[in-house]
Amino acid sequence: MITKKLETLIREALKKMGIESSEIKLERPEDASHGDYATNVALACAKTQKIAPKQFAEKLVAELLNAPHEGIEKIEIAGPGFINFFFDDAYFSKSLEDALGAGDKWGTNATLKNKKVLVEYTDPNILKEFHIGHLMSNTIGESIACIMETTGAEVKRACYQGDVGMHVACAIWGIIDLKKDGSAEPMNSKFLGKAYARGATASKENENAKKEIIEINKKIYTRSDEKINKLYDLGRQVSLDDFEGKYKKLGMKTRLNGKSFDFYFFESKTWEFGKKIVLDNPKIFEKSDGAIIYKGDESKGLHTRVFINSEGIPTYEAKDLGLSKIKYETYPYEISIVVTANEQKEYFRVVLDAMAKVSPELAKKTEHYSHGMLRLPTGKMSSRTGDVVTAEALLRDVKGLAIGKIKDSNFSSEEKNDIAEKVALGAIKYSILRQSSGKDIIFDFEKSLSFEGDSGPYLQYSYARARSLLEKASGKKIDVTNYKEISPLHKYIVRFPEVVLRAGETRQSHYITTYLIDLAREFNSFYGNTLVLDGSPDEAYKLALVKATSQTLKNGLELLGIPVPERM
RNA sequence: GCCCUUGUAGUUCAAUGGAUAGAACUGCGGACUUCUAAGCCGUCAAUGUUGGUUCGAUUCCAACCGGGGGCACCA
Repeated sequence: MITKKLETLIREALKKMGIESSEIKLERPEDASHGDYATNVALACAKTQKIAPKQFAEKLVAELLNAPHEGIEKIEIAGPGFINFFFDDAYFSKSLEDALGAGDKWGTNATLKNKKVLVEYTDPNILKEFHIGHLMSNTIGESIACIMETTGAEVKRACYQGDVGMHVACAIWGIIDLKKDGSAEPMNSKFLGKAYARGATASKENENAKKEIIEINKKIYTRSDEKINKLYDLGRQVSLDDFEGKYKKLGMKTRLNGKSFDFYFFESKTWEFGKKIVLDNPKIFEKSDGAIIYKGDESKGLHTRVFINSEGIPTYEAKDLGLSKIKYETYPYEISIVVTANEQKEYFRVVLDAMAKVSPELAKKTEHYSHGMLRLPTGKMSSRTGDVVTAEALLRDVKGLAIGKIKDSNFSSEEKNDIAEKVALGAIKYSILRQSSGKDIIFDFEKSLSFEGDSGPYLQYSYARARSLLEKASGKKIDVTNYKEISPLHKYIVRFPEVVLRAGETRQSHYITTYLIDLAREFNSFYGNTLVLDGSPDEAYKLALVKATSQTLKNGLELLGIPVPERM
């Protein structure tokens, strides 16, 4: 990639001047008159060299021009001492050719070639609603997984599900209680959500119920009660099947195992491993008030957490230790990424700290990626009170809006439905992925979802527009060199690989969304101000731009997990 | 109380310590009866407060003010 080349070029030049520079910073100037790339090394080095930045820059530029510098047309010094690089036309033609030649591979790199990467995300708990929080985790995790694939890594997707624990016991209690009332319904996800809410509320408000739920919890772990086993097994299966349907709806691809994730891990499997790890390490985990805890180092801002409760049941903490072990045995990864909402951030720091003592090699490979939460204007959602927006309801409502936007009567109702589904997913996923991680999204249905401007549908529309144009031009010649001058759109297209690279290194999807929206704007501006099919000499060049734009938009949208309709 | 996180136009978001803080929505104003108007062009409008570090701070540090999250047997 050109950045690496430039970096070495500068590093070598500095070396000749007797300077070892650890970091060469290159940036894309916003203003085109500042070149295609700029560096501030002159400003950074000037002080230690005790020389004015501009003078230093002049010396450096002379040195740079001495070395072979293919692809660079000119180098300028500007402002307080920036060095601006301008690429030559040959470079741009070549890059555009690369884009067209690479097709679906356009934008990829080899930074993690053949490395094994595991990404865990979504993590819904059985017997509870699949709400917009899970949708957020799924959207972000899926995008990170796709982005990691561009690095050449072998990526596997994992979903970790809480199929034992107090929440499950609450739901089972709720089912039994609803049956007593005579208000039992067929076992489906909606009924299970209701049952959970019933049990969770009872455990908070009613001491007796709480005791019963604790008993049920134990019985689930030990599988000692036939009646409860039956309810549990049925509920669990209904829940899991229901989730699988949701993943499909969210646009996840089918993996080799015929499902949406490569691996499914369950708390009912991790707890034994976790418990063993804790009990085997009495020096790390200590007894306190009948429970076994891990004392976090307060000077590092860590707090103390219970790993095995006084009933002898491992908590989520211990299970997570067990999970890391099972994961590694299943798939010996170089990098393990866990995606959760940031309410688990502090929790994870403690678990990772404990893991660093138990199995340091795994802790080193584990990254916790925490994202903000999807919040309602009214505040936090609660499945206990039933104050949740399910992913399904949201998708349905947004799809309804999207259908209303389709004007073209050329589409059959089947096509309309398909387009609306894709646009709805585009709108929702984009609104989640457009911002840098960590911040909450206040989810106001009216305001958060846009079909115009800075939105997913804008990207999809731009793509469909480009495709339509290419269809009209089918059979016509495409040529990357026959231009009057290099267009800004051209310069923008060829940046794609470095954006993908950065997104991969930082595991941040929003670099992709930001880039794509700028690209689409550049394209629409071009489209609005230029007639492409005009029979002029540079028509072939303009078509090359349209084709490269459509390829870039497509590849980019796929990294976001956003469907790419051919027409809309 | 302690820890983490966050504060940018009226609103929702950008900005690897750099050059004139960039978009979208909203408002206001345009063009086009030519390849998809979910589009294009123009315009109004912002870095919570006070200090510090730096040639240069939205970005780093400190304090304060406001939002969110976490802090022992939930996940």
